[in-house]
Amino acid sequence: MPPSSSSGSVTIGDVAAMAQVSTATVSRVMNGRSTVDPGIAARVLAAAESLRYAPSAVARGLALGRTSTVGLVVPDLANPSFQSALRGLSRAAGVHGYRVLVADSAEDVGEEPILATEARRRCDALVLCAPRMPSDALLDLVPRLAPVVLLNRDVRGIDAPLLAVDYASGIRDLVHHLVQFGHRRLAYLAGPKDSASNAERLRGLHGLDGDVDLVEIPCGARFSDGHEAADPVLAAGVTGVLAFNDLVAFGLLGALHERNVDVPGDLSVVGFDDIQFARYTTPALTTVSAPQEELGEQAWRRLRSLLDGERPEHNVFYRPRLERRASSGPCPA
Amino acid sequence: MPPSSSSGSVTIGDVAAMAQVSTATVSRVMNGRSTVDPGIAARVLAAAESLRYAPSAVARGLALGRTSTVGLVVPDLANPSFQSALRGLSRAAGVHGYRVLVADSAEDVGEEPILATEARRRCDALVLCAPRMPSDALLDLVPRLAPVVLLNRDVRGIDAPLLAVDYASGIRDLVHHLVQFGHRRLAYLAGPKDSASNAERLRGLHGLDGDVDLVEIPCGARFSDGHEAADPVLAAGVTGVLAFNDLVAFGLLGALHERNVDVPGDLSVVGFDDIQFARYTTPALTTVSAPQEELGEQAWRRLRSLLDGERPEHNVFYRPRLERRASSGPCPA
DNA sequence: TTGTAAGCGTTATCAC
DNA sequence: GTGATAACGCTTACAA
Repeated sequence: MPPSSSSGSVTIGDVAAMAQVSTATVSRVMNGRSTVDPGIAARVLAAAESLRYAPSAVARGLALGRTSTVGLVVPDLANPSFQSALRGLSRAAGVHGYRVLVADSAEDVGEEPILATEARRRCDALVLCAPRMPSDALLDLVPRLAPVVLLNRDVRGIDAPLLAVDYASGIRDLVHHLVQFGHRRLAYLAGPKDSASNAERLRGLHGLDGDVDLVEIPCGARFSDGHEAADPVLAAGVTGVLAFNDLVAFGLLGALHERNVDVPGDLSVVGFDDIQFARYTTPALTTVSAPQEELGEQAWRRLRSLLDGERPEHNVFYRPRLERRASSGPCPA
Repeated sequence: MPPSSSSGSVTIGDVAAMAQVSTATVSRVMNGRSTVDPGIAARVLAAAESLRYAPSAVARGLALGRTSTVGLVVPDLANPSFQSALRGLSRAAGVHGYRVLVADSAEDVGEEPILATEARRRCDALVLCAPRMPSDALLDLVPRLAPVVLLNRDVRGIDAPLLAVDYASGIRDLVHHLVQFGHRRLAYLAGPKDSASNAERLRGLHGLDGDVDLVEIPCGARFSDGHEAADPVLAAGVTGVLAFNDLVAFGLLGALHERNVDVPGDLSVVGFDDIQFARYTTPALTTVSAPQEELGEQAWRRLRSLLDGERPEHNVFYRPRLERRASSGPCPA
């Protein structure tokens, strides 16, 4: 049965006409609002069913001033960390009838403010993950985005809930782990130069015990970066390597394997993040775990408070937890 | 400068008032529509800027009958295949100003029709990935979801564009690969019993050459399933194992390593999908590659055609490509 | 309990 | 070139 109205899809008016009631009543029935005569309600439901009526979310959104959608802005959907955060956010929000709109900036930092603003317009709130955006750009942008929560980006003066991994602490734990194994000459495969999470790791690396010798090797955040870093690493004459993240560590492990370097016999390698795959490689990767999915969930909680006009919970810094696996071991004699 | 209207955010009316023009003119300026007097346009822009005006996407959506949003329904955001599809879709759609709304059914097949319907309402179109939904449910659901494109689900009688990986062909290539290495006794670690992609693989496995002996071992689609399958695999007395997917293969490899089983010396293991990590494990995983990101991109092209009232391009079946790596080798004597 | 009608913020069709 | 004004589809006082 085609809709009576001329428009492409059936509207509340079509249902009202068929059930011989006003649109207000249909609206009430569809939303289980107030008290509606059971007989009429049944008639409306029947009409809606036979017409295959589905309320327009857009019209509802306009009338209610609420879209039940939150946005997530990330620099790269291929990164397992952001995937985890997305999943946590999506599942938590879904419980409350909210959906997530994703915006992938494809690492284009310059476009991020526009992207975020545009994404924000379509949603009720935003989760912003922008590790590369300059602090002053964030300072300018974030207030316009409210309600918004930040992921892994601690900028003094920004008034938005923050959920973050304590990168500095994590990297220190990894250093400590290697030192306990007797390592003294270490290399750090640095992440993107302009990334805040790299800066945090570097901060954790500063002022180490005097007996640790650390060399920083420019690298990146991806498999291929780690893979290409093998020669510089070997040239550096170190016995332990801290990779920017697990991806980089995997890339390095692959290249070392090709060169017949024994891990951890000749060289210990540790990662960062504890992505799903870290425990299943050979050797399994020693790393620190960062609960990105939990960050996504907690981001939803903050968002929800903000949307409800409540005071959001405290900001949280997750202390990464050392996951001792097979890729690290005693310093070779 | 606070908005003059009583509402929480600044509207087109506020801008019009400030620039002393009608809302129609503001709208025209904001959309670069028709010809507007340069002087007036400048005034409007200035007012918009100083008021920090951002058009309401919801109101635009209602007026235009278009949200510039497409939905993606997947059973599990933790699965790398769906992540890739999401990324491909998101990036392709983003080029045209469309965003992606994700709906993760958390493997709850029963909820999928509701979820998909609800997601569809908020969008202009949908990409549906539902490997576990029964065919008749799909036949009933898909027509109500139009415009919609299906991923990896070939159901006779459904009139929607389809992009799919030819699982049957892929698994046969893997068998052939192992046979060439001299293997005759093989095991297949089956995926979820009710999944269409598992059924397709089984279809590819039927009617193999008579000299191949294949045993099917119930398993699953995740790491842990593969990990737990190690003992049944060893008990089966086979020399080659085809895992449902790469995740399962990794789980198995890990468990075999714990048991000191040499791969591929004692046992060859192959996966399916060629996820990002497959080449970086030790041993690197022999598998077949399925271009999930490409599926996402192509899904967008089909969606776009549908939205433009054009005839979408042909359905495509991607033939998986064998990726020979180190986890498979000659049959032990 | 039900209906009328006024928004919600934009766009688009007209006149001017 | 610009401005009223009627949609767009729904919700919600306010009346009845």
